[in-house]
Amino acid sequence: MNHWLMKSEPGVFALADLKRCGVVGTPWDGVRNYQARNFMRAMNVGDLALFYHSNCPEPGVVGSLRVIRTAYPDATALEPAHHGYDPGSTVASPRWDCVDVAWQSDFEQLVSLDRMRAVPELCDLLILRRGSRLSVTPLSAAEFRCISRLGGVKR
DNA sequence: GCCAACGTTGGC
DNA sequence: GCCAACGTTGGC
Repeated sequence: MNHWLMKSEPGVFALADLKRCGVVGTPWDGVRNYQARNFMRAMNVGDLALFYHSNCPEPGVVGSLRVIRTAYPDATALEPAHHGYDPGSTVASPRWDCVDVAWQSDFEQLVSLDRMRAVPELCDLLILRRGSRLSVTPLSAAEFRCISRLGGVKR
């Protein structure tokens, strides 16, 4: 099983919104970055990811989610009316993918950027790299456990 | 709202 | 294939 960190602006789509989707989950669509797309293509059903709130008053990890369907074409790239429309993507040759995800857990407390930066075990975390803007990044099992523990997850 | 960092685009 | 211009991200 692989571990991931996935970013979302809470004003657009928060962890609470994902929770409301229940067990059927929702597509994690709108990703328009090749590297992030390739990471999604590497995901398996059952993979766990940390849910990171970005571009908000308190950026940080707020909980976790689970991959429930592997990568398939992102329909929002094909709809001209949609914000994520990409004329370069077609039904015959789709450029962008999404995976389906479902809520897994709420942390007891948010794990802020500052908190993560202060933990030596997390020094290699991609999200902490200067200028890192990837919305989907891989994570080691140890890093996943470490952040979960900081968030108050028992084990 | 500022701005540094980064990815993409397109002229040459 | 180079690289300047531009758009976006995201912490602050």
